[in-house]
Amino acid sequence: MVASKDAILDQLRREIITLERAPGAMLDEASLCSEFDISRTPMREILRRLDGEGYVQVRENRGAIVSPMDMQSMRQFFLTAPMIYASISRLAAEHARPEQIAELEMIQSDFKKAVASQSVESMVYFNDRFHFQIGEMADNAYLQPSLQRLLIDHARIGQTFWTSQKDVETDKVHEASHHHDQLIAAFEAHDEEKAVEITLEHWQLSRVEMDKYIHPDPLALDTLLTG
Amino acid sequence: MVASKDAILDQLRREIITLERAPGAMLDEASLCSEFDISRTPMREILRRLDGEGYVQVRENRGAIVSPMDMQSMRQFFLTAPMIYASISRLAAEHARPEQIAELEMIQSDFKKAVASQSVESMVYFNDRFHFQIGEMADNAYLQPSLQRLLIDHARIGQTFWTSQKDVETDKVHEASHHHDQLIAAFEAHDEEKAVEITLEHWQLSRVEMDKYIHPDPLALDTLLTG
DNA sequence: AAAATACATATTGTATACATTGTAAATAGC
DNA sequence: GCTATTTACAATGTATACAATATGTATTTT
Repeated sequence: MVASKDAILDQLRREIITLERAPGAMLDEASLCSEFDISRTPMREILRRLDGEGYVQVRENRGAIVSPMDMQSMRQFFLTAPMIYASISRLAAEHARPEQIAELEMIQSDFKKAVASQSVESMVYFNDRFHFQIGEMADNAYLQPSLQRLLIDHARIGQTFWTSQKDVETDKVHEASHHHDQLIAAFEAHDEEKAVEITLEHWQLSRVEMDKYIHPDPLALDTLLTG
Repeated sequence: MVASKDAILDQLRREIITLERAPGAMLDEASLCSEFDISRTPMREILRRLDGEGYVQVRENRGAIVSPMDMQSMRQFFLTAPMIYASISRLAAEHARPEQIAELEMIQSDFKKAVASQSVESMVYFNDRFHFQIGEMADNAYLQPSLQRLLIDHARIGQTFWTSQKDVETDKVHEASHHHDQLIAAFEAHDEEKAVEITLEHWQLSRVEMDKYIHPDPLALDTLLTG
């Protein structure tokens, strides 16, 4: 039964970053228990663990909710992400071990499959996995927790943006995918400067798209007023 | 009984950062339960929470241990701390609210009392509380988790260093205390640059002391070989 | 004598019954 | 008719009994 606990953890993480469980949504213990067919004790431990990782918030005597996303935290997010991402990439380039790079290449291959099949959910999921693996490679226990929290909201914002598009903008996605390939090359070469450079380019790309969604173009006032 | 749970959490956090519970020490559920007089269920939740915060490591089927401190993580610590501390201080200067500064002043007053009474444990504890409060003021959910992990080991290294001294070096301690006062002033003035500057000075002071302990002067080889 | 296996014991993981707390609905008072 | 208080119910928190797992020791086998 220990495997099922890890499986449930992964499942809930995935449901949260893909917005299948909406920010702020209640996580009722009893419902979750019947849904995953385990008793309350291990489910409560799962919820506490997800709290520790930043996916949910457990409130004393008032149940758990999926971590909310407000405008205040969005500002913090855009401020903090580039610094942490760049630091993590530099450390990953320094410490990357061959088998870790191999794992990263596996994830990138899954990401490309998701792009090919136009599945937004899978794209977001494997992009998240890709950057999480870079965090593993950086091997820095002090930065890891912040990276993890950033990645949760990065995935959720990305999900929001891409789902709102009529068709997946293949240009942008392929550019992002190319960045991934370049990152892998930089890690293999232990080229720290290059890794940081690509990471910041990659971030700029994400940022432009995410900004567009969060600060949409103002309505065309002239037509409204004269039409 | 909900108050006792928070109290036990605080107690364990304090015991860990003051090295009363040594890094790597086993945390046996049954012993902790009888010690704090609660049943296993809430104690297990406390241990999971401490795991989420980085104080302990809960290992599947093999109990919990106080988070270990090895040389590998020390290197990461010295690399990461200045960046996070500086970022946090800048944000704290930007966002500091009057009542938060008042709280910071309270903690600093306790710190000064600890210095006066030459109590290393209290000094380390209130220094930790001081920097944690700055983290609160920064109000950045993405940096907070990394700061928290850094502060745990900062406190433990500090404890090791100061306890190894015959007498508390009052010069250095008073310099650190003065930095605290300067930081409070910078926060009140919302002077971000000043806050970062003092923080980096403060870090240099810690670093020199901690380095001295971690990389002690090599033994006087000449006397050994000729004596 | 050394190594491997099997068993005993101690410790962690899970299920469930009971206690406590928060929330909302219903009733009483204004 | 509206607000405040009480009360009932639904959800979370706790205790304890039982199950599964790990570890150390003793015995057996080579």
